[in-house]
Amino acid sequence: MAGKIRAQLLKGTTTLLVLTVLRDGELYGYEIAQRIREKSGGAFIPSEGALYPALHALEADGALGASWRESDRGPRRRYYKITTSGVRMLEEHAQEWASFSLAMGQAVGSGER
Amino acid sequence: MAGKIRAQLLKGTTTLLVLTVLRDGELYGYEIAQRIREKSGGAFIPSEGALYPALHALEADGALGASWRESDRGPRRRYYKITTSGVRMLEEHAQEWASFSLAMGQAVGSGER
DNA sequence: TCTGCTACATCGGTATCCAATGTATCGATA
DNA sequence: TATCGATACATTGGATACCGATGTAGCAGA
Repeated sequence: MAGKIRAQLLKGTTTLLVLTVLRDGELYGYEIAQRIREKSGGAFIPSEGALYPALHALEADGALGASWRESDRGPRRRYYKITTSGVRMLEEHAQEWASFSLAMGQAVGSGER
Repeated sequence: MAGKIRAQLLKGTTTLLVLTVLRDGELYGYEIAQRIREKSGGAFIPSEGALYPALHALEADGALGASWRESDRGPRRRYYKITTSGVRMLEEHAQEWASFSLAMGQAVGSGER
């Protein structure tokens, strides 16, 4: 199954994707997943079992600030906001991804010309 | 540590890298690692703890054929050769990587165009 | 004899994915 | 008013696959 390959490729990218969509503004969990889906052209939709632990870890690391807010319809939401330290982490992850994908493209020969 | 990010990004890429270098000819384990290092411009050097299990799994899956041969200097070597099924697997992995990295570049906005 | 390089191999620890399951709120509808 | 579906957050167990450390072994040169 091709999905199994992707599941492995995805490792480590959730953090980068989350930080990326939060750079543009405050969002709550469910919305973060939808935003990632949009930005990736439908290619990525983080599962809840991946997203929420990632958000908790980022919050514990001080990369994100969070607060509960009521919703007019449906249950309350936890809004996340990127911190200064989170921006730094984002830059580091983005740089890491850039050099990584460059080297991969070079190695598998799909990036030539 | 930036290396921790990379360790996660690497997941799932070892198979693709191994199959890629073996497409160009028969190689033994140690040599496979060196070839990957060259092809990636020194960015990737699979650790032995990642490489050998990957080779065993690919052989068990029928993607690789293998045989022992003596060396003039040093210990014997296990040579690996890609099979027809392995070539198919390579194409699948390469395609998966291409669409994955494209979607990532799009999502993080690091301009792959 | 000791060191270093080659060469294959395995182990434990860690990180992080997915699928499944659970709790809860609210609007619509039967 | 009972049920259903969508939203929303959360945790759990199982699987995968990385790294570093460790082990075995052959051979060359100091």
